[in-house]
Amino acid sequence: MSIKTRFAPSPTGYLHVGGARTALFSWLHARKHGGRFVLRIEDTDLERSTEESVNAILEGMTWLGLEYDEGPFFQTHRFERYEEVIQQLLVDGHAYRCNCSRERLDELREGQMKRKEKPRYDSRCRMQNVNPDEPHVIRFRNPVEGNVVFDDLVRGRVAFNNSELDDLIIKRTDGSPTYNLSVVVDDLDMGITQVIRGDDHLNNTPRQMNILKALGAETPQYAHVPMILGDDGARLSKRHGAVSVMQYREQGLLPEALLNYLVRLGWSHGDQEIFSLDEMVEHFDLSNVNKAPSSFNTEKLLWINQHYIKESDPARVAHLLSVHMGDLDIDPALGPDLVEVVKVQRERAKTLVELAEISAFYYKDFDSYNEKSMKKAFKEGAIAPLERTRSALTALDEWHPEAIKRVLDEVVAELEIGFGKLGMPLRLAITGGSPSPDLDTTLYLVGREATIRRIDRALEMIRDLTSQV
RNA sequence: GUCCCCAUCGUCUAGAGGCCUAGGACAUCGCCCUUUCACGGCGACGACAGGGGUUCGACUCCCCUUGGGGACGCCA
Repeated sequence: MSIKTRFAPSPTGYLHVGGARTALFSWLHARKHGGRFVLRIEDTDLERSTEESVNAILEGMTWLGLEYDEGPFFQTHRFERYEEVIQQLLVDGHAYRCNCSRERLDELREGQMKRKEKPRYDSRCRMQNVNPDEPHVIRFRNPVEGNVVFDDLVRGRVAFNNSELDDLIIKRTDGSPTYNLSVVVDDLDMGITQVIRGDDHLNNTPRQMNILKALGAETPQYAHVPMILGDDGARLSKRHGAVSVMQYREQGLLPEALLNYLVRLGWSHGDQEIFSLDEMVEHFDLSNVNKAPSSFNTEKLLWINQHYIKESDPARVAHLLSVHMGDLDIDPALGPDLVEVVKVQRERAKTLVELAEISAFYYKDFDSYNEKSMKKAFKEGAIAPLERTRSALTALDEWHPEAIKRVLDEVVAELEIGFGKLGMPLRLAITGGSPSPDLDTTLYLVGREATIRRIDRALEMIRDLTSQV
């Protein structure tokens, strides 16, 4: 039988990192085994599902490059089919109508909690004949005895006692099917072979298997992956900063970096840290997925991101970077080739946002100098070297890094000073204090006109500062 | 509360009974490189939750305790 996996988010919010990792694992499992990957939107909760969330999820999947072979399917489009199955269960005696009021259920739960029992439905309507014309829900008749055992692909053997399970609602008063019913029907109809999902669904599994059994169907294999916790070890929530996948794009993360970080969270292949997509597909195996939850660590994510900024094709990085340059009101077309700038700046930034910030000076004059550097570099002694450099650069025939380097070396030699005496003030004059590469490369990319202009501006500033004292 | 699950450095993890004086990565701290900032190189710090078994031998197997997470909805 060929492999088929699915990712089945409910559209009640954006795509978060936990969901993204579950999707990644499912996607990898399908790809590794030459199977198919399905995207299914679980929108049976009409109250909370929004189209906005659907779009956010699709957008996130696209950005990450987790393309699906089938779907997106929407459960709201399949209500007829669910109804068919519910009727079938009813006819076969695997389900029954229940007219217990919400008030009665609340009271029941309260009493049980008080008596320190596990809250559950007491099966009051199980043997009753509820009139189909009055308001009612439909419950699944869960087996009373025996147990449900299955071999979870990451957990190993898991067993539940049927006596712990109650008769769950499969159809609401308003006629809509509930999660546990629709999931079972969909996974069955779509031929899902491995259900890979979050740990929080482990408890639902025996119920779903019982429904499947009542339908006379085979059960798929299950793989429950542990949750991802926040930086502080508590459950990941909106409070823990950027948990939305799209927020990471805004912050200048590369999708391959997030994917790489996520795949190593709860899974490993020896000591390897960096995985290309192909390597992930080659090595990924559910049996190597950890059982314990893991904490999300932004520092490491940023390290991986820096790695990919450094190693990826500069043209691609430049392309992605241009958006962030635009956010700074910079049009990269109006200055040095952005690809060249990326090549010389990329090991200095952890995100594209940072890369844009430290590269802004190539395209526009900065507002102010770095305070600390200014105190150190803008002293009386800097005036002569800067003036000398200014005139030498003005007279330079060709604007090349090699020629610029020669000029700087000559000035230093003539004045018999260390390189720092010229280097520090000159760098500050040109960059304002931004991280930058060799001075000759920096000046070359900034261009002669801006270089001269900025030296003049610096000289003015230094004279200002020194006369005050 | 009841049921289920989990447990190696601060964090992600390697470890399938002797290969472990517990390895790697991020972070942190040194040193080197250095025209700033980085990159890079070298090094330091740092963990088997506790207690019982099993075994010639336990990080590895079993039990208990503790701690953490999840489920207990006419949410998914």
